[in-house]
Amino acid sequence: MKINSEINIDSSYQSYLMKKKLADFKVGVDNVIFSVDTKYNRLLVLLFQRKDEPFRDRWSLPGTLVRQGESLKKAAHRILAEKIAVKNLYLEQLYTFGGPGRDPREAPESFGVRYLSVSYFALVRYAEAALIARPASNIAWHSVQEVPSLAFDHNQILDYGYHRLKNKLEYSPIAFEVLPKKFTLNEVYQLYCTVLGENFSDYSNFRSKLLKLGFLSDTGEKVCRGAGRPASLYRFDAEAFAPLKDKPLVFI
Amino acid sequence: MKINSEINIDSSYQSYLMKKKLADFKVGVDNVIFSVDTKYNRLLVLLFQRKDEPFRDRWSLPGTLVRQGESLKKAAHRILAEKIAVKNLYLEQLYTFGGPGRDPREAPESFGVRYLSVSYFALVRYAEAALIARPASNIAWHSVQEVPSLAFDHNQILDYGYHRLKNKLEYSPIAFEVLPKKFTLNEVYQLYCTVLGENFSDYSNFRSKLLKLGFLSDTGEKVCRGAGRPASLYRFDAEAFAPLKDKPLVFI
DNA sequence: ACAAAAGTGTTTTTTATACACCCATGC
DNA sequence: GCATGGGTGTATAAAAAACACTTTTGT
Repeated sequence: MKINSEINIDSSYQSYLMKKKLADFKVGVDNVIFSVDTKYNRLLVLLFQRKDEPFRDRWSLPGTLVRQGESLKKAAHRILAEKIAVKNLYLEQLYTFGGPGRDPREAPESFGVRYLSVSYFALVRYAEAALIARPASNIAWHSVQEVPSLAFDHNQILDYGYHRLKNKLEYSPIAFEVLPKKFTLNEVYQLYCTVLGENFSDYSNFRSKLLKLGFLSDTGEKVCRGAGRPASLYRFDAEAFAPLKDKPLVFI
Repeated sequence: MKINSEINIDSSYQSYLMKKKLADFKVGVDNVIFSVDTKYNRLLVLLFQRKDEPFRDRWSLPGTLVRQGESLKKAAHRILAEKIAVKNLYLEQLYTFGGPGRDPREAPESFGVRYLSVSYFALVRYAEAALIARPASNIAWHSVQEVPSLAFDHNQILDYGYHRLKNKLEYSPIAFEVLPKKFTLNEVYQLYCTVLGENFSDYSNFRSKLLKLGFLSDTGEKVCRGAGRPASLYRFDAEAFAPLKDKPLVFI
């Protein structure tokens, strides 16, 4: 962690006093939680409706302030667990927004406590994500295509998270952390289509490319989805993927 | 910014009191400042030798604590400007390290002020980067291949920055922010070789790929580097690049 | 003339794209 | 039987990789 370099650079106490005062911070964590509704092919983001000023009644990203002894990641997990119950998820740090004046309660002239936001990006399995409805609370999935105007700079954070989601999907196997243990190739394809748009690739080409990578293994089991030929169930083979890690893979 | 969601979720003051206390933070900015010595084909990182405990005499990334009214980016620029004088640079946020216990002065049991580090990643033009030698200060370029054991978790931050540098070089035109206004294609190639390693691409293929992208224009000027045919000087054409922005470009 | 560095072109291999077509099931 | 979704193969185009060759300078 960065230490008091003021002192490091110039250890005279006098010149230290001449320097400007350090800012005091509270650190918040805001989560951009995505999910894919494979039934209706919608990309969803979890939003929370504020109860208090500022931005009363506005929707915002679910967030919390970091507690004593709590790591950033732990805080991200805590707020996530407060809103939804989910077993499988992918979570990574997104970006840190920390300029003065992000929070309207912090007047431009006042140099009191500043609120810094470390944003996290998560992808959860829709089918198993049960919303935790609390009394007097309001939490809901919103289609990413039609999000309202959010509190603070949360629209900006959401955009950045959406951008990251698309990138991650193309370059790393996060889809398989959110799909069921056993899945059909068409389910993978639907997920990619929903996030990246219809025209990202032809299904049969997507298929062969994905299989050629060699980390999906056919379980032999078949599953019928209404009419049509039964589909094979595949599973993600972590061992076969291991050597590919850190390599510039492209999945589409 | 994330607001006191404790209050949002459950506005009863009583249950608020039952929640754990919030952590108080000082926020530091640590810079991973890279430079390429094209003469000796070395990738360099700027390090600062600590004067005080903890980690006295150890090398560390140059950093500072954020002051009142100062944005994170501004703090990153300030510490950079304190160590080197440079006109052209590329700077972007890297990652935020904020777990408890990063700083040895913060005992695991003590829940006092916590030090959070927002790291920034910079690439500067070596030839024009003049180190600012201060009395009783120690600042120097180190080859990335042979960095010593750094203070705090700075080796980890450096690794992450190096990783980002390699990615950025492949996917965005940051090299041209650090090359002189007019440059030869071989200079670009040398820079890429130094950062990515010798075997990333054949020179003539690199050449044609880069030129085919269409945002380098031949100034017509020639320059002689000792023996051999004179090389053309090219310049980066920002207008020609503009439409390519936000597209998945590959430069190698 | 010849070495050295710049720059061009050609051949081979691999990968991407766009389809056409066969397979297995429900109705 | 035929519509529906699953799965395979092929023909073409484009891009990557390897490398041979020409051009222009200094010595």
